[in-house]
Amino acid sequence: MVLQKRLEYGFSGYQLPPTPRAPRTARKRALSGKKNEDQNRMCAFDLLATVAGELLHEGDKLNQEETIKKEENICDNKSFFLSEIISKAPVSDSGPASGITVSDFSESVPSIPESLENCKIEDIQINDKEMTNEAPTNGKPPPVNNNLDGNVDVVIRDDDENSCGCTQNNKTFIGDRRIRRLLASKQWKVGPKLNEDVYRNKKTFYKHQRSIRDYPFKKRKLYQFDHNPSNSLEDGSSLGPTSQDPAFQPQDSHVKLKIKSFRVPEFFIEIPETATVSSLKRTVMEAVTAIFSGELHVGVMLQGKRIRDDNKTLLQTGICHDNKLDALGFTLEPNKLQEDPPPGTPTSFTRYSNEIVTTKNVNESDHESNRSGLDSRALVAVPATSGGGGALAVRKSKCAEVAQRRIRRPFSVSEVEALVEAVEKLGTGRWRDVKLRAFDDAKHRTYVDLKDKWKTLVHTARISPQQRRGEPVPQELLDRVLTAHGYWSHHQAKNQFKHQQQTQICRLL
DNA sequence: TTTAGGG
DNA sequence: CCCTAAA
Repeated sequence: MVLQKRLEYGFSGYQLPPTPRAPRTARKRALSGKKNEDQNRMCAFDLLATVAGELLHEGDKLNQEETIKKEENICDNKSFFLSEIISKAPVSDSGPASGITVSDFSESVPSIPESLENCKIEDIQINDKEMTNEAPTNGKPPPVNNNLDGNVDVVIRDDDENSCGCTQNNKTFIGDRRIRRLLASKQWKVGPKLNEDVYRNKKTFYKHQRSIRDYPFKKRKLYQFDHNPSNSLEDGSSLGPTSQDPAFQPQDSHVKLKIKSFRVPEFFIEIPETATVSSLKRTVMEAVTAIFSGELHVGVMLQGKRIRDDNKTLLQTGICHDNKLDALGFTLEPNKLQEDPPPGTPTSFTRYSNEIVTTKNVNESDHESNRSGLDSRALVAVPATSGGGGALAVRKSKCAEVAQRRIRRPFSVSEVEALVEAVEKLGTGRWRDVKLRAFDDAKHRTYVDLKDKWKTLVHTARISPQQRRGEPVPQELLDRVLTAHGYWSHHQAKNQFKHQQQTQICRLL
């Protein structure tokens, strides 16, 4: 609702903070939400180092050195993210964010088909192809953090905003290798009920999207359109045009796309330790499949803009142009546009952007020497220029450069109104106060964000309505923006001085 | 940490 | 949104 409001500018409209402000260092860290972010940006290397450390502690004397060596290699050029699985405390401790929960089937432990029974532990690997040769040689299984009821809660997640895997909330993130060890250490049995529950809980699962986070499936294959599509689901080659594509000609240049980092929402699985590994695999697969085949669809972004016309050829969209390959990205989005979430509600869906790698595949004859000296197939990781953030541009050679750009979260009209109202009252130089006053509960809105938004609002208000983009802001609000901006830019210095004075006085008293 | 501005 | 000099 937009309230028609008459402003009375002047000092009477200026509002002092409710209480004298303590020295900055002592102020409440209301904006500390972000302070852990950097820590969260632990790179794969760190993760793997942690894994290695854990393995050491767990007394796996057998392949200790080899293990470490392997883990390190992973982080080398051939590096990619391994599955992260958390062995964590009972569900009751896991808070409200329990997504898929498969449980309570210890009572029904049907016989397992032999073919499944014989599944090897390493089959659980999702994408760690380079390690599949490893046999599960676990003489002594590592300790597992079990539920009291004998269930093992397996959580796959990539926690929080920009992290790529780390230790957080007392949950241990462990690598794929550990997974196998962990799994091998327990005999898990599970029956058909498991899958039923997965589907039964599908609704519940999506209801918990708020808690869903990204889970990186790093793929390292180079996908070509003319690949055998038989394994398309696995290797992503289905992304390419097929022979049915009218634009497809034998002579066509092909574009090679590689999904470097595929993300699926975080999900939770609870499974008894008596379940089999194959059951676990099925469960994970069910969940992942549901994610991809259900509520999500793929969006294609090019240079930050969404490609809406599905019928255009890659050539027409410009995807094939060398200079634009840097800016191609995919997003996973909900099929149906969700209603505007209330301010502060994370729109987790839009976060599922993929970091992809593209290369131009010129015709064999074409000179591949453009990249002077470099293999033209050299992979370049690019940010997923999705409607919302992707990974920062990263050269794949460096493990550390995995920091992600925050997701883009357009301000809703109601947020804009709250911002305008706060600025009207507080002025344009007290963004921390604006934050506290109007966005205290919106963790993802920092005072810098608010300042930035105000900046764009002023700009928006000044340009013609035709040039504006995004969700239209009511003209009434824009008028207020200009009015307030004009007023405060004129009075800022004076009032700021006044404010400082009063603060000083309060401090002295 | 917060502000202020450029990128 | 990011980055960062300055305060």
